[in-house]
Amino acid sequence: MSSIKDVAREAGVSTATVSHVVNNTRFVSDEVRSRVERAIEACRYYPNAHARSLASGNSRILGLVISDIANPFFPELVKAVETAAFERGYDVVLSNTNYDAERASHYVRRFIERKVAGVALLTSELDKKLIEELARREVPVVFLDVGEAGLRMSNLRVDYETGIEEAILHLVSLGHREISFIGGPPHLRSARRRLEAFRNAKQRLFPDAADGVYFGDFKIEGGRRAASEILAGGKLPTAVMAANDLMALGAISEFRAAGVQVPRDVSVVGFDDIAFAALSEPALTTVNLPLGELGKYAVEALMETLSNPDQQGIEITIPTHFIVRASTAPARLSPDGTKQARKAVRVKS
Amino acid sequence: MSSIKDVAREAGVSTATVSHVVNNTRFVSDEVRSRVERAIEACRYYPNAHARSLASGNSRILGLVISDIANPFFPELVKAVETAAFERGYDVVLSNTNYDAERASHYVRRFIERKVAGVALLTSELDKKLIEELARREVPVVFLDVGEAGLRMSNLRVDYETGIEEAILHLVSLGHREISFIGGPPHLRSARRRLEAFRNAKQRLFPDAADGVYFGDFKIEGGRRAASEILAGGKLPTAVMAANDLMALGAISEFRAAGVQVPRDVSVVGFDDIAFAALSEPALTTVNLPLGELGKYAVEALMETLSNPDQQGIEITIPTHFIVRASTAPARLSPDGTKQARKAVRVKS
DNA sequence: AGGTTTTATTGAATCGTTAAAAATCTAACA
DNA sequence: TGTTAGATTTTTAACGATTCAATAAAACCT
Repeated sequence: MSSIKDVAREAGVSTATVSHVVNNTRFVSDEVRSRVERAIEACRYYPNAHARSLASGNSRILGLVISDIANPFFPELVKAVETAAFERGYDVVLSNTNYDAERASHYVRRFIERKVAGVALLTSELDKKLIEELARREVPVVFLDVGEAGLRMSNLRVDYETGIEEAILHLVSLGHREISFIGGPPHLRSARRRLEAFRNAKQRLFPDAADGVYFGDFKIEGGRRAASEILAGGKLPTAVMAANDLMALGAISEFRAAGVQVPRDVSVVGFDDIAFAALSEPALTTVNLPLGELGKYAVEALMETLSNPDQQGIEITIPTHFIVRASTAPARLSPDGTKQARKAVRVKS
Repeated sequence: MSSIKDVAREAGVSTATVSHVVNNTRFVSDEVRSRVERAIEACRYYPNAHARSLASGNSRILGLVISDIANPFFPELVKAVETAAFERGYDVVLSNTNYDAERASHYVRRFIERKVAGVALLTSELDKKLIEELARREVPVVFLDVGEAGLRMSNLRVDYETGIEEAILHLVSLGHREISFIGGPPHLRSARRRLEAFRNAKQRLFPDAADGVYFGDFKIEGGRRAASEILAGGKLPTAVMAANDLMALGAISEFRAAGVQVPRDVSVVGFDDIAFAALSEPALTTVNLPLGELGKYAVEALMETLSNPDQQGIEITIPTHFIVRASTAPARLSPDGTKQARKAVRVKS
């Protein structure tokens, strides 16, 4: 197809002038400008992005690394990042790591080769080496909930504490005293942060309550397994909080299958407030993490570093807030009270 | 950072040799090769993808256009596309149109500028002009369910008929005779194809049944609205099929809110088999559309055209199959029989 | 040994743009 | 009328690879 040279010839000007018309980077007289514009039309000229990036050293691509787009936590986040990037004229290259650090490395390497303008590492599994490499290549980076901001590295810090504390206070106000927690895989930082927030809040209220922590995989199945461990453990807690909605939903499904009704027999609270939380039966009481905001801020942080290279990245705190729906209810009376879990009814799934 | 020249100097060879080592594109003696490899390490050389694309005219980027990543139909599709692309060394640029044709055009234009190796247009809102432009620029394209394959244009044709027919036969075998349909927005081709498949199957079985078609927006809310129209219509059908799971779920939620129980009072069937279909309460009976396959084939079709440019694209048929879960049950007796819808109980949402 | 192949490597053009420096043109001023 | 400052446009050199034609060296024949 036709290049800038063809356009220049057609318009009877130099390629520099065409470039300036296309990019609005210098004044060009009206007469010449319109001649160039006509030539662009005539040649159906589309600038070649690679040549452009090569010459200017700036690609207008953002790399987005997430763990698993099929996990309902991510789509809204991706959407927000994509929207914010689009508005600023950036394209987003999506990297789905599948929780595989090696794949993440591979992608980051490709990002560097593509000279991406910035990388949003919105995932937990990432390697020190990777980050060093990004730093060495002077690529702006924004993390989710990982360490402090650094040179050209911003951080989105989720305020887990507030939402989780609100959730626990809500449960306490409903009379719950035995609250278990289903955590995520402990090797993921976000899982650790959530668990920590839970423990802190619980410790404050019940300094000597049992720990009651189980672990899942952040997926539905993990929630199911954790719930069946809880069921097997004998004495049922009156409430269960899960580190994410998926596990909460899995737990509810397992409880139901065992004839334990939610919220009558046990209250369940989730975290994230994914789209389906409002639609499940019962609608899930949970903590809202504003994924849209998160995505928007991720891009903003990157843009910030782009306009101030050689500077410290920024630190943004993302608020969370508690949302009451239908999966929590007043605690059932204690085991020796009158109300007990009814006889188990197997519900076919 | 260091370029191929630095590596060449360091290794005492020409840039051509370095290039051949990096790309394995010609034989290089072991001695020279290892010298080059050592130099690459020493310089921490990462090839510049833009220079590469410019020189070779091939970008190893795939453009993926979808309507809305937040619609649970898409994540799995995106994941499959991304995975297949990754395996072949391609990066995926994600374009979320938000059902906006103009935004789609904008993106396609960018794709052309980036000289993408191919575009997967897995969405319904697309403009004739766009497609002409892609054809003119000789970009391989794969469509979802749009027209025939053409020069460098492949088509993934979903076999809606089979799955929908199975669904209807299932309903009929349960004694259902009045089956309504909640269609998608009629301006979307996929919505029309689904509706058509439904009408054909129904016509065949009940040549003179009432049409009973309502329209939604492919989202939960549209399902709710359609359900309330159905409720307002007086005589309730014994079964409702929706053009996608989201609307089926919305309809169930609306029915429940009105005290109409699913599947006792009305059976509901969805389409797509999104991840949450299995998890909803009741678990949704639906038609499975293998999104993973679809994504995989999309990339395969593109690769096919890449290795045979100047040829007709390929046509792939994607099968669908019916899945029974818990949202369908034998038809309740006709309105003048003994069993009637119980008194309406408002359920708080 | 002389000529012909084969093998391994290099030199230089090229891809399509940007951007810094140079050139040209215009109008104003003394 | 010559000089000059300012405005506009052109020239030219990167940017960092790939790739083809050319060359040098080694191997193979009679």
